[in-house]
Amino acid sequence: MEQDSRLAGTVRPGGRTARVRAAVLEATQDELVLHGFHGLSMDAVAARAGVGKTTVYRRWAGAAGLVADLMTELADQSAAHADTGSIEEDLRANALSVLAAITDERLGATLQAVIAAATCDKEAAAALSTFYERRIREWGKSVDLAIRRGELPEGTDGHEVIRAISAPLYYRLLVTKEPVDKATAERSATRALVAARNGAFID
Amino acid sequence: MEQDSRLAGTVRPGGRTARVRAAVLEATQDELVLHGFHGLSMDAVAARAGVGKTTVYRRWAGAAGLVADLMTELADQSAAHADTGSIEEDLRANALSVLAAITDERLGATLQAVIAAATCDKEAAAALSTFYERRIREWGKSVDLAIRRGELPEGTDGHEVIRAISAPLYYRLLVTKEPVDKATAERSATRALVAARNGAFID
DNA sequence: CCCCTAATGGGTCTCTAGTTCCGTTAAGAT
DNA sequence: ATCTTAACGGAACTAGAGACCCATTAGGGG
Repeated sequence: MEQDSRLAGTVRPGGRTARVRAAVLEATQDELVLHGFHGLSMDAVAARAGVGKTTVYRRWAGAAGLVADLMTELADQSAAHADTGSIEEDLRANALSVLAAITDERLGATLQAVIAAATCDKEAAAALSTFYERRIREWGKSVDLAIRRGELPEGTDGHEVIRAISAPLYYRLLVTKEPVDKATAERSATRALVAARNGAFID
Repeated sequence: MEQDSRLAGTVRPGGRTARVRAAVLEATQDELVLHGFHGLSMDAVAARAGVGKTTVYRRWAGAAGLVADLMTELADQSAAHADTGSIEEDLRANALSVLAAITDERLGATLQAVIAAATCDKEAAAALSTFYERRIREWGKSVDLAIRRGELPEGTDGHEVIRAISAPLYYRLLVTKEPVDKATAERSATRALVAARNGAFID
């Protein structure tokens, strides 16, 4: 059942194959917005994509494989870290980019689907893990620059600061189901900053 | 399809009914540990519980209803907040109790299942939300006591402090899939405390 | 202790997700 | 332009989840 759910590795990656892949991933997102991961059926995805369901089953391992591939695709589009010259502004920008991601209808539904898939599927878990590892490493640079500018104490763990900003937003989204708005995001950034300035993120 | 998934409201809550309910919820947890929410089938639960599957379908709306009921059940067992006289110790105790919950095989699997179910099911989402609302309110008292003792500044939002402690642990568990250990939990408590002492949780 | 009926359980039926088979289409090499 | 074969798609098939019917069991009131 080990299919290469990436385009890379296909023997004939010409126009049709690429078109089918794009249509299927697009349709997957539409279905996720409508029915969530639990209600995602390969059949519906194939129909919406205007593609034979045999094709979908051949190229992807299952519903979890679909969302895992989608996540891998999105990982390549993730943005570079902010560099405004002020750590306060950079962290604020980070919090707002997380907010934008989880409140966007398509992206938010996709993220929740991957997270749901990751609770039971190894492939989805790996895709998710890779995505955030990359994101945390990227935005950690903002913290490193701030340390060099003297805005934050030497030894501050940048990756942990970035995690600390996202964590409360995902916690609300996934666990307590409280609404996540701009004020929540900004508070999260501020709190992480205060803790960091006071040396709470030194190893 | 509106079934009363609680014992309350049943006309004849005698020995057998209670036994069936207990056996089914017990079996549900076993199945969750083995196969996760995605692989939870009413059929398997009924078989493991030694109960007719008709009975399970009659009393619970579906797989999501089962885990929602399980969560409601667990909500009644949640522990009271710590009161050691030191906010540092109380918050540490809170972080460790979260750690214990998510690392326990049965409880952890159940929590992840409810969280997965909540991404697509309203009932599960409500059960989850209620559980954490109660927990946050309960442990928020530790913070209120600390304010009265002068350990934390006046106006500190206790509920937010408690959320700030749990958030990084759930973030790792659900999103980044990094391991969650004792050191992680203690750091989380410390960081929230540092931020709180410096007024980051004043409204 | 006996009766009434709420509650359970076995058996069956249906419907849909997922699988397989094989003919058809179109990349892309020569 | 033409040929080879990777990739696609329609259709039939299988399995398992969930719904339903009706006979059986056991609370709990009288």
